[in-house]
Amino acid sequence: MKTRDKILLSSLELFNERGERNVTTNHIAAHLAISPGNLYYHFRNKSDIIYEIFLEYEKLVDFYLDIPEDRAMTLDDMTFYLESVFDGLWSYRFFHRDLEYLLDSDQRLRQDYRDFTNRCLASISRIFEKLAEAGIIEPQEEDLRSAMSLNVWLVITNWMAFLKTAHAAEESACLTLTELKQGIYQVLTLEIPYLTPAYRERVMALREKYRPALHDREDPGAAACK
Amino acid sequence: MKTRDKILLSSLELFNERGERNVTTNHIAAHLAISPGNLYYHFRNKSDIIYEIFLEYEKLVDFYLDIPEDRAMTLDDMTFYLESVFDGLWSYRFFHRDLEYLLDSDQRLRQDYRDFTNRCLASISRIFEKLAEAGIIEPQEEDLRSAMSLNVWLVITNWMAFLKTAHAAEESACLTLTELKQGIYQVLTLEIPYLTPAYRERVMALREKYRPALHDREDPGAAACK
DNA sequence: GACTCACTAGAGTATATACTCTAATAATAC
DNA sequence: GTATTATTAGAGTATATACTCTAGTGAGTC
Repeated sequence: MKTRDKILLSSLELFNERGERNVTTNHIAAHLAISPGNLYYHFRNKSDIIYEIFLEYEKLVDFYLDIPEDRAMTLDDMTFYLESVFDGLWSYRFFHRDLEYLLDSDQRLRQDYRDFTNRCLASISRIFEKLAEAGIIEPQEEDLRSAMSLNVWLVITNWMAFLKTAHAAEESACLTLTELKQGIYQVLTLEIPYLTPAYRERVMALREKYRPALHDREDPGAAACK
Repeated sequence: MKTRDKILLSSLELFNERGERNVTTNHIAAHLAISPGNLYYHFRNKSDIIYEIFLEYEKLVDFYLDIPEDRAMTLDDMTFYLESVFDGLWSYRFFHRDLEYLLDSDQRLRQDYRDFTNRCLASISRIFEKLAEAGIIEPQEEDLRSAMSLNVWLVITNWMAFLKTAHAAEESACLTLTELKQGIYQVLTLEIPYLTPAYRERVMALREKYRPALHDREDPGAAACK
């Protein structure tokens, strides 16, 4: 593997693990057993590394959220979207953590992220539209649909931050992909009132699969670590 | 005013304005025209300053979210809770921005914030319960109510971060309290499906007051700065 | 074998950051 | 007044951080 790619991979790994703020270019170089000079041969600065990682993330999510327009949407599609988005969120979880600082220090990223958000919101809204077309949820006016999409976005993008703070008593390493996906339970909660009678039971059953284990709620401190 | 209090006040101001990460203890001292030594006479370290600010924030929100148990809840109460919580969020807005890092570097804060979150979630859930008792929303099972409360919490605590990133093309100084309160529109969106017929119109009218101006959605870049 | 060029090592630098130390001054207690 | 305590200034320090500079190495080309 090329050094440049190794730098990106290691950076992502370290960022996710320790948070971007706690990872210096020297750490990255040391982790790869290369010299800082070598790192700076491949990237002008730390921001450039982060920007490239963002581009990967963006590409991944854009790929996941590509809505096929030639056929109706199914419940499986919806599940796939939710699962995929949370997968992506997990793989690039450092990103939303330090988002504001990152955007403050990189113009390009700021603009690109803004466009990215708008694309995601449009996709979520389109998904709602197609779910209505498929008779899974009741159709809603555009106004409400876009406000709902925004709420979905807020829940999705901040679910992990919530988990981290709720689990704050333990090691951060305790966070697992499974727990992260309990966010799906929260997203489906938003949909409940809009479900059609025909699909209500099926979606509720789906939601049940992601329900957080009881002890997570009543005594988060006692949760066992993986 | 005592130096100690001035330090807390200036710190909060600078943190809110530039983000905790971009504000050093030397900046704070310089801003107050006192020496760094003076600052460190009053506080052992930066974390201590942040912790004290958190205690103020916590006190404020706890005060706001004190639910009177001796009478029924009104729509005005609900409005008050929403307005107050967003006021608090605005006054201590640096806090949620760098939350994860802050919790990572301060044990006390981690534990206290966790308890704080749980208290807030309980309060939100209690508000829903009392809104149902007052006939404003339909009563819900506890399960659903707590999932809804969590969604409300996610929307509230992350509304500002969203605004910041959505407005990312402009100066961050553009963010106003008014815009922040459009978060109330989003929270009320969550309630819509649960409103009783008796109150539906009134709540929808209330929600309308917080609706974001059209241009904010369609062309955020063109929004005029205060 | 000379040359190029992508790549790498590693020492080095300017600056910043959190924090300390000493000495002095103002406020208060007795 | 004197002693004590609270407060402040300001120079200083150890460390970290992002990044630079110079001097290469090794693989391929002609």
